[in-house]
Amino acid sequence: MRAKILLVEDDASLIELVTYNLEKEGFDVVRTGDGEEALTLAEEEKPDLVILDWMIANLSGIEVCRRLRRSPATANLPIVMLTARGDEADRIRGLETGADDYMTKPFSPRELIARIRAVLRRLRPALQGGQLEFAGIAMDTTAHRVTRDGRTVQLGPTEFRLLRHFLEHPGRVFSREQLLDAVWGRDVYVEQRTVDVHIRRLRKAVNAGPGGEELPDFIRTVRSAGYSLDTSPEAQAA
Amino acid sequence: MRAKILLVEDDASLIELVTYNLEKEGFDVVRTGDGEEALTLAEEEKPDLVILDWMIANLSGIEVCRRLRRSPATANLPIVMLTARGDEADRIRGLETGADDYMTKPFSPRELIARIRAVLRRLRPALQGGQLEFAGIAMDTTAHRVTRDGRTVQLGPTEFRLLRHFLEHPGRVFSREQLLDAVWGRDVYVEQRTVDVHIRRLRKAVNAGPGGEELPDFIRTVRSAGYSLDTSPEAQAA
DNA sequence: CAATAGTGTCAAATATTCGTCATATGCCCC
DNA sequence: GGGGCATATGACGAATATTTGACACTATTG
Repeated sequence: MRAKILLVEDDASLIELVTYNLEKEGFDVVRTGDGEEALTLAEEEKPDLVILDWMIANLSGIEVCRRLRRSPATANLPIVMLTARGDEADRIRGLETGADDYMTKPFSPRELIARIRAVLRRLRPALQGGQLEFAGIAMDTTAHRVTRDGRTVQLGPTEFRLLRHFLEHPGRVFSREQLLDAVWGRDVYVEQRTVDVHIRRLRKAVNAGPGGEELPDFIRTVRSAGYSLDTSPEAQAA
Repeated sequence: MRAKILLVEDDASLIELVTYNLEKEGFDVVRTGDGEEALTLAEEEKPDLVILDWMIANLSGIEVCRRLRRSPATANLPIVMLTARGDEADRIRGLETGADDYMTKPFSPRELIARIRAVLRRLRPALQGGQLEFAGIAMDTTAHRVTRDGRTVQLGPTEFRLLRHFLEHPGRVFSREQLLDAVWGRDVYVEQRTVDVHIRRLRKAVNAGPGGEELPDFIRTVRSAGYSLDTSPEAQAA
């Protein structure tokens, strides 16, 4: 998932510099140089983070920051302030108004990126780790939650571990023995056929559509070898 | 609730300066100048944040940072790096290793405080004496008051801390062991099953409707894993 | 110091999940 | 088309995990 960044800045050369670097790093960038418009865009575009210059048209950066914090829709939006005003008093004021970080011009684009990543690492674990995804099947390992096409899927503990193992190694084929080692543990003794049963339970839970019908299967049975996470032939053909 | 800060620094005058300022601002301060000891203290003292100098004895700050991030017990601990090394490359390396912020000496104590507050505001909202809220359940941490849909809820001390911990980390699943560490304290010995009992008491208190009927549950039981603050599946369907 | 609220433990009652088996179904090759 | 083998499925008792009510004990409060 690409993170979307709202850049609020009115210096054309800075816009270009920052945008270039952000996009190179895989961020989507939305821009404005206007304070009022920044507030609108923050609501409508739902960015993952705002880079906010102090000196912009219509509303000062600090005022934009204050209003973003006050509105419930954006109260949690991470903000990095960016400005030529290097006074200690200004930096402190920016941070106390609710900015998550504060950089003084001139700054290094690479450091800006590093700071943005540090903030996002905190705020959006989803953009970092803990999140696994394959063909519409998403797993949040910290919340222990699995969804298919947005709908929550109910899984038992073993099915959960089984699915996690597949999601961590998409496409790879595992024998029953390998699955028992990886999912059940090296020292437990259970029948190899037990794996089949859990595969079935996993399929049943994840392939159940909203109206009770079947969604395309996502586990490929590899005859005489094992199973793998894979898009079904029909899905591939489509 | 006072926040506890672990200060890892070996310059005596800096220790004094920073400690003085932190304590003036109402933080508890634990100090060491040794990298190995820092790791131990981070586990045992359970600080809310670490200030980490790059140049310290036994282990470099960056290595301490890396190890803190790698250990599950401290992986989420906020870190502010602090150092004389002002190179852009060093700053970036610090941030990419997992530091949440990075300040270069000489620095202003007031700015350090402001940055610490900015990080804590994000990570531990309750330390700011603010308002925590999730799905109609609101907690005023300073007034020690909890409401559900506006009606006051009566909670015992333990249930209060338990709920606060959940509200600080919405959605995340905690094992009984993690909850005991975080809510009871690392050094107390109580049965893991005790957690269940307090979860029940918390549910009972918070899910009680005005007419004595049950409101939708807000704690999800994750079988074989623990509990998490979460909207119930039925509530999500609606 | 008595009254009351809060804690931790236990065990019984429930609820959910697990592993296995028997049987059905499918696939491959002759 | 029919073995011969491999996987899929439904059922079920056993095993695990969680919920709940009770109770003894410890702080806290007035």
